[in-house]
Amino acid sequence: MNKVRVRFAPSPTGFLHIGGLRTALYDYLYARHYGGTVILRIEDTDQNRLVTGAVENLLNSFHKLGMEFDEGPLLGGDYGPYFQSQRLETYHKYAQELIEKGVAYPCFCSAETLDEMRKDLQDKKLFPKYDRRCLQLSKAEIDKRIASGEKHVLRLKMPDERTFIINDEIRGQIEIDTHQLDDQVIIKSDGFPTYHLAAVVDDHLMEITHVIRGEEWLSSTPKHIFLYECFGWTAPKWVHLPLILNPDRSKLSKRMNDVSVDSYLEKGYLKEALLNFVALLGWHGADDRELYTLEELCSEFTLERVSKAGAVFDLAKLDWMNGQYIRNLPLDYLADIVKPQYLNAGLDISDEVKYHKVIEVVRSRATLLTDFVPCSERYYKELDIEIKDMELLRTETSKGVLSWILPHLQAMSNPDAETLKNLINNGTEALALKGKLYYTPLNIALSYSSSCPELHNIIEILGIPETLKRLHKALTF
RNA sequence: GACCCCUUCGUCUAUCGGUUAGGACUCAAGAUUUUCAUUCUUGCAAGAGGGGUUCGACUCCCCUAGGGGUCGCCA
Repeated sequence: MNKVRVRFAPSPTGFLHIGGLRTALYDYLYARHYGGTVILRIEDTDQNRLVTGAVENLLNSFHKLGMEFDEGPLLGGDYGPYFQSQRLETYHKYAQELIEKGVAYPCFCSAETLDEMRKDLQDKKLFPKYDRRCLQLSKAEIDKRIASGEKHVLRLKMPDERTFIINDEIRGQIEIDTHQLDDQVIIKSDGFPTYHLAAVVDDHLMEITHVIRGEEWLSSTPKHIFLYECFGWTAPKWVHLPLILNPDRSKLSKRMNDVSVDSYLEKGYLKEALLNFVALLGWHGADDRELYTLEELCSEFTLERVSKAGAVFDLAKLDWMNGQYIRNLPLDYLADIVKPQYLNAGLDISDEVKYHKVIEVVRSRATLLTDFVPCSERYYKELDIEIKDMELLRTETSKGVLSWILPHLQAMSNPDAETLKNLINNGTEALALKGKLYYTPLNIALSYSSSCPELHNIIEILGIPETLKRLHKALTF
C-alpha cells in the first residue's frame, strides 16, 4: 500500500469551526497513525465568498491546537502551490483535456434561464437537472460566441444510463444512478474551477490516497469518480464522515450558535479537552476509555472504529471533560496557561509559591479556564462582603469565634496543613459550636464569602500575617 | 418531492449471532462528618416498529416509520 497522504481542504470563508476541526483531526490522526502525510489545501475558488484573514485565522487556530500539517500554505511542500487560486492554469489544462475527450462542453445559459428551467422541471416533478440545450450548439456557433467574448461555463457531460458504485471505507458499497446527477459546472464563467474539478485534479496531483470529508459530499461523489475515469486516474479511497449535529439533530452549521474553535478556546476550554472531545464525536476506542492525549489518539485511531450515524455536540460533556483536564494536567502547565488572565485582571502573582497554591485550590472547582480569576481574587485583594454576611459577622457568636482563633494563629509562624486542621477542629470543641455557626464567620472573614474552599487551604495561601490582618478587620465590623 | 445515508439509555457510545445489553456525560440519592466544588458509591435510563433467516438476533435480510444529507457558476 502506498504511503498515506490525506488532506484537509477548507474554503477560507470564515473561522475554523467544530465540524471542520473534526474532519481535520481525523485527517491528522489517520495520517499520524499510519506514518503518512497531512496536507492543508486552501480551496479558495469562490471569489464571492472570500474572507480576508480567513487563512491566517485557520492557520492560527491549528497552531493554537498544536496540530501541525506536513504540507500547506507557509509550510510549502513538493506538491504546491496549496492555494487553488494559484493553480488556475492546471485546472484549465485538464478542463481542455475533458473537452477534447468529449466529456465537457461549454454552456452559455444565464442564471435566469437556468432558474426558469429548474423551476419548470420541478413543477413537472422532474429532477431539476440541466437540459443540455447548449450541447446542441454547433462547433461553429460555439467558436463564434466564445470569440465574441460571451460569458460561459464548462459543464461535465455525465453519462446517461449508469449506476455509479462508491466503495466508502465507512459505509461500504453505495450505488447512485446517473438520473440523479446533473451536468455539473466544472469551470465557472469567471474562469475559476468549481470544487468538483479542482478537488479531483488536486487530489490526484497531490497523490492523495484517502479523501476524508463530511457526509454531505456523498451524493456528489459519482461526479468525482467519473472525472477520475475520464482522466484515466485511479481514484483515492473514499471516507465519508458522519455529520456533527446540533441538539435538534440538524447539521451543525456556522449559523446556529457559536461553533468557532477560537470561541471555545476563548471561553476557557483547553485544547486538550476540545481535541479529545471532538475526536470522540464519531469515533470510539476499543475499550471504555474516554480520556486521550493527542499522541494517544494518533496511536489508537483507525477508520474501522468511526461510526456511521451523526453525533450531537453535547456541551455538558465537553464541560465535564474540560474539568477533568483542568484537574489532571500538570500544575505548572496549567499555571502558565492561566497566568495572562491573572495579569490582565491586575492581580499581583509575583509570589510564585502562593500562586501555585492558589491554582491548586482553585482547579478543583473549575470547569473553565475563565473560572480561575474570579475564584482567586479573594486571595489577592479585599472584596465586598454581602450585607447578610456582614450582619452575621457582627453577632456575638461570630466575634467569639474570630477572637478565639486569633491568638492561636498569632502564635504560629508557618503552620502546615495538619496543624491548621487540628487547630480549626479544636475550636469547635473549645467553643462548643459546630457547623455553620462556627465555620461561616471564619469563611467570611478570610475569604469574603460564606462559601469557600477548606479553611486550612485559605490560611495556607494567605499566610499568617494576612490571615491575622483579615481577622482583625472582621472584628471591627 | 426525488435520490442517498443513518437508527442501542435524553446525549456520546461498547457489542462484530449466544451478555443480567457494558461505559461515560446529564439527572437523583448517599458518603467524604461547615458551605461550594472535587472525589467515591449507588440509582434512573436503550436495541424505532413489523416481518423473515437461524437452535438462537441489538447484531444478517426485507418492509415501514423517523431523522439527516444532497439536489447551485458554494464548498
